[in-house]
Amino acid sequence: MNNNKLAELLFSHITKTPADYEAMYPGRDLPEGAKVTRLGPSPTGFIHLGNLYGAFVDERLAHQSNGTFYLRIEDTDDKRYVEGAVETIIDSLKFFNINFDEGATKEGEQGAYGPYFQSDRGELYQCFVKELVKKGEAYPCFMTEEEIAKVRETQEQAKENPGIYGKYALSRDLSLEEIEANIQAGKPYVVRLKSGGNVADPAEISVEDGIRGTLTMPENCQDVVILKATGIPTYHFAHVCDDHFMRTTHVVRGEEWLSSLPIHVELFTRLGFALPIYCHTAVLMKLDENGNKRKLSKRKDPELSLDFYREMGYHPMAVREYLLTILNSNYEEWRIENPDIPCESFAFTMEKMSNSGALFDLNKLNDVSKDTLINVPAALLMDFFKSWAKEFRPEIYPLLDGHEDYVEPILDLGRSGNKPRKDFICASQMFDFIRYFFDDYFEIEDAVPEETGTEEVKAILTAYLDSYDHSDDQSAWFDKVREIATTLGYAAKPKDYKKNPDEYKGHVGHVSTVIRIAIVGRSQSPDLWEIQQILGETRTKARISAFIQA
RNA sequence: GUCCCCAUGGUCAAGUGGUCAAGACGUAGCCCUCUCACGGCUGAGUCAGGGGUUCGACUCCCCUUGGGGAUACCA
Repeated sequence: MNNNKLAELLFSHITKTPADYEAMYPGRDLPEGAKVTRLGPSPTGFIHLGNLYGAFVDERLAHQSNGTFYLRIEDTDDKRYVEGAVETIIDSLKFFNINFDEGATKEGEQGAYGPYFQSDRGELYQCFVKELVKKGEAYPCFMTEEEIAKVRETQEQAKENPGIYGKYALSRDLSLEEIEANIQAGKPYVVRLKSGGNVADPAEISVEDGIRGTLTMPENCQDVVILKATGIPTYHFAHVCDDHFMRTTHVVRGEEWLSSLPIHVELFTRLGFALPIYCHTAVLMKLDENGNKRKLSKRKDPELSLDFYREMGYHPMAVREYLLTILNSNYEEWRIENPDIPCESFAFTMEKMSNSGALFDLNKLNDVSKDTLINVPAALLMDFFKSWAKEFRPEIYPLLDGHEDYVEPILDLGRSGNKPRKDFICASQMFDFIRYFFDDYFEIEDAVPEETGTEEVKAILTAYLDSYDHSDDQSAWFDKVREIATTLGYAAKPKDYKKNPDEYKGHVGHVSTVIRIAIVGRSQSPDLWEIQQILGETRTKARISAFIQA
């Protein structure tokens, strides 16, 4: 059969040659060792933690080596396109400080290796499909859905591998005349790779993975679809063409791609392209209802969408820190030794990446978050808190905006010194933690301790109010509390009370708890004296009076 | 079913033939202390099972088991 004739029959409109594209996209002019990575999301919906996890690897690899990190939109599946998804992807990643050097942007495309939307690259793909057809390594396939289903059924019964290959590839050896007739008849067709794999006895191939080391697997034997009936390539084919011509050096992707690696290897080989370095990352997992690990899915796990973290008010730096701790096992120790320097200074390596899927651990994130926020200066924390409130809690925003002088010290309360408080995890929790500072949100939440009883409360608070002097320093203030305690028959020190519980009604801690409840509404809080200083004399006294009257 | 990947405490993990099997989160107790946090100390808790190889296996090989993924004109 005349392959050139077939190629012209199928792709008469393609006039460019492979050499044209090689010239159009020359190798990148980058320093030695620079890595070129890419993120290739499909614009199907919302990006989740797993995507961010992978994006970090790409970003670090590229930027650590003075390379290039670009965004390519893989929109070859027209059925799944969601409006506005590209903007969402860019914004979400930007929020977490993942920035691209080239590719799709909100303002259009940037860079010399575009177009960066696969849907705009049809001509390039078809040129290379045509090339394969010319070499007799690809062919049009007219099999109908019914025929394919029937083949699968036969294969299942015979316990053979499913798929279109060898004798099951019904269109593999059609003559030019038959093909012409089919096309004349308007029959739809896809283009399949004519796999060179040995069906009966597949050879073993091995690939060096950047993360996993040597991978060995059987060669591909499947006549996979490379061009759909619509003329759009499948992911497999687009990946190979794009990563070659965009001069990607490292392909970072989830381990779910491992099993299609042989297909990609065959395609690279047949096209005469050099293989990039594949880096197959472990996938983030979560525990399902049955206690099994499960891959994070954006449909089933909305709480793990990036928006969840934004809504909860996790600081982007905290999420970064957490991801880095699970991405590189030596990061945590590095961080303990270097608490104050940016995470970009850490030497990220593929070797330190785990091969097994990590379970997402909210506990750990919270802990990392506390340590991260302690290093965020109050003014910046204020900004972060405000912008979170503006977007997610507009009703509290007016309490913050314009009241920075009041709120900032609240956020900074107890954070100085060598044993700083680590109260804050995320913005929503922050607000809950400090809301008693705002009269509209102040309420009595806890009961007074048994030791004082309700009758004693009045006596304590009246004495407290009488002796209250807003200008007292912290120790003078607490001396007075002790005095009230002893006068009323409470031990000045908890230890005294523990030694002789019968001699006292309780201890100074019980007395100060009463005061604390009156002022903050809760039995637990940071240092009361500092809280009073922030609240101011008027508000402090008013709350005590109100509690006495209640 | 077939193919591929993975396997150290509840979680994340160090470990590459000889270790009392690091560390972090969580958890229990204690200390500090007016509460809570912070910090400090102490404890409980792990090499999935079975065969080999070896003087010696968490470490190397095989099998089993378990988990994950792929098996699309989705990516």
